[in-house]
Amino acid sequence: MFIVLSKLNPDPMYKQVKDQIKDAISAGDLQENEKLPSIREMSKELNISLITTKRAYADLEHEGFIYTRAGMGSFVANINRVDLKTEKLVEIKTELKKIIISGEKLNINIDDIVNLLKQLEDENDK
Amino acid sequence: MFIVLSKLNPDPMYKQVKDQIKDAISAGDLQENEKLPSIREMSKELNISLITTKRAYADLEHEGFIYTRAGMGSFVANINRVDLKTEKLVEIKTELKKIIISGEKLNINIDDIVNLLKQLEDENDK
Amino acid sequence: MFIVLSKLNPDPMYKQVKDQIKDAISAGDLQENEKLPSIREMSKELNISLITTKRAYADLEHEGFIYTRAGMGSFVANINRVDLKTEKLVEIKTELKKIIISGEKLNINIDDIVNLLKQLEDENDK
Amino acid sequence: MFIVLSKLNPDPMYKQVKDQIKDAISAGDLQENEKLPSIREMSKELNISLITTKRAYADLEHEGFIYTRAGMGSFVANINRVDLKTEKLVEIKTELKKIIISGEKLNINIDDIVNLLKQLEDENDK
DNA sequence: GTGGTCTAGACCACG
DNA sequence: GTGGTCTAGACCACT
Repeated sequence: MFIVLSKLNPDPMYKQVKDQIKDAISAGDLQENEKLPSIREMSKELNISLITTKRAYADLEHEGFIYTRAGMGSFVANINRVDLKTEKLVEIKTELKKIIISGEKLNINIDDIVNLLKQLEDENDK
Repeated sequence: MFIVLSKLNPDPMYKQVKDQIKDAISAGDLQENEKLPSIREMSKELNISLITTKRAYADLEHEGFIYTRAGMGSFVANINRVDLKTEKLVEIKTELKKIIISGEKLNINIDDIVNLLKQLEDENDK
Repeated sequence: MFIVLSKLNPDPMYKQVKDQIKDAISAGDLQENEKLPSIREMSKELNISLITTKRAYADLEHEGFIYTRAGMGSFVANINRVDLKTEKLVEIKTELKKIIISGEKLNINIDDIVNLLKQLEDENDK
Repeated sequence: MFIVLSKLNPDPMYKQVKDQIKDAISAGDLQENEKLPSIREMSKELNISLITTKRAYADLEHEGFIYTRAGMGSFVANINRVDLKTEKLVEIKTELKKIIISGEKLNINIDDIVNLLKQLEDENDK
């Protein structure tokens, strides 16, 4: 597993760790019941404090992505990937709603936003 | 000018004040060179600390939305509204890029996002 | 608010704090949007580490019982008390199911358990 | 004897082993003075560490369910099954007391709990 | 070795 | 003053 921490990223380190593990699980890069690196290993590898990694793992367990057994380590939980996608779509919709509202005052409408998306699509195709 | 502060909003106080003044200026509710309430008046009206209002005004000045004259108060700056819109579009584009990347791992593509926008458009039309 | 920590209680301290605050909120002893003691105050009062109190407050926020604003403190969230009761009943039902299963092998049936409850009711009436 | 261990079960391994042996004894599946598998056999069969099995057997001996003879192995102790049932009832009563207290603040009374038990009885009859 | 809890102390953003 | 993050270091239960 490749986790990259950046000081430029405004997110706190524990969140960067958490999000990247979450992504790996969501993408299926980590299989169900697969063992994660121990908190100590991960801390060394990322050169961060034990506590920071612990925080990331604890959050992941709380959110149901992993389960942890004292003395054994942490493992990927059984997750319904369909739910993950639906949840993400709801999350994105909320984000989009915020964007629309923030643009309203400047006469930016939904078509303008769709156009930006098309632009991004084209840029990616290059 | 109506500013509404909410403890439930996760944004810090100074940002809520700043954003709402910025919106009022962007929307043209505050005209160029119009005088803003003094920092003291604003603090009293919103029942918040002087420091908080000061921080909001300072940020707005730094971002070029207002200018301040010692002993006279703060005033709406001369702003090119076209620039404002262009800036906002760039900002939105950056946000959209983040959203696209966050959805990629779950096979959410740009069309899915466009669909969400259409949904939001329909919901607004009701 | 009266919080009692006991070393005899096998629950870790942060959980004892969390549960007692949760109870106070559930019971309505703490009103919605009422300010809780700051983490620092609470730590001093209970004579425990700042971190332990922090852990309790963080859990409570995560579970939706309180909301926290940096620089302002922690406040009781808006909670639907009916939901709380329903949730608790589900939780109790799960506990009872475990008890029934644990007693099956020894020919302890549901009537036996109901009898124990009646006993407890009588004892309380004294 | 069938022992099933699950990583998903939050109980530690040694406790899962202990509880299932205890159940088998309580239910009479293991007769008095019957020989248990050796610690080594059990460890291999369950694919767990020797230490974990040792801990389970030690606890069982301490609780009086088995006795161990050096060089000969472990055997089911002579147990008064009536005592077992009485003990279990006391244990359940303690659990019920906790449940009642935990529900009091939300106006959940003993009748509510009895109702839950009736529900569980009906569900089991299906 | 594993994670879980508790501790002390630092720096930062916010009010 | 408030909470948020990161740090180091200890002791415990479990494998």
